[in-house]
Amino acid sequence: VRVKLDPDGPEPLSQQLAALLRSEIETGKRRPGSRLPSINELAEQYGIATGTARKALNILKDAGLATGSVGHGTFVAR
Amino acid sequence: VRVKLDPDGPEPLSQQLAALLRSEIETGKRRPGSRLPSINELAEQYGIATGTARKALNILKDAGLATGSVGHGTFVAR
DNA sequence: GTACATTTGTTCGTATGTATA
DNA sequence: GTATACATACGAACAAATGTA
Repeated sequence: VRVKLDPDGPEPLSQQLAALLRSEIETGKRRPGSRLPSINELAEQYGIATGTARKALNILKDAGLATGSVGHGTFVAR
Repeated sequence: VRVKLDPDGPEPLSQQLAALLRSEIETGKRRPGSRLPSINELAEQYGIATGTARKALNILKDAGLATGSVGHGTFVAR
């Protein structure tokens, strides 16, 4: 697994992941309406706790970039 | 928001909050078996860190006045 | 129609590191 | 030096909604 998050970096892991996903959204790599990886998927892919992955998604939601749906997933805002 | 905790007071914030909740329990304002505010709610309401709110609840638990349950909440002892 | 797995949301429990008084 | 407080991270249990078999 490529290292994309730095546990020893100055920024919290949750913010790092949120910034990473944000850039993927803003560069069009992730389209409006598309589903983001689930919390468990993010946690596994990046080797972080589910709580940390959830926090990253919350940052995107708070920024209006994503919306969550129980039982469905988290989606890039349209 | 009314100021109920004094950061500059002689007593630690955790003890102040515990004493406040304790008085609410002992005066019957909070009934046995009822749910106390979550740690996050307490932290937000009183402008304190979650760790501090947790410590306050721990004081109540240690005193036998409350019991915690993961995924449910913290409840006034019956 | 019913059971099962997946997923988000909420909650408590624990640990670690930093800063401050 | 010790205790308090804050922030972050990890772990687990529970609930509710969704989709699928």
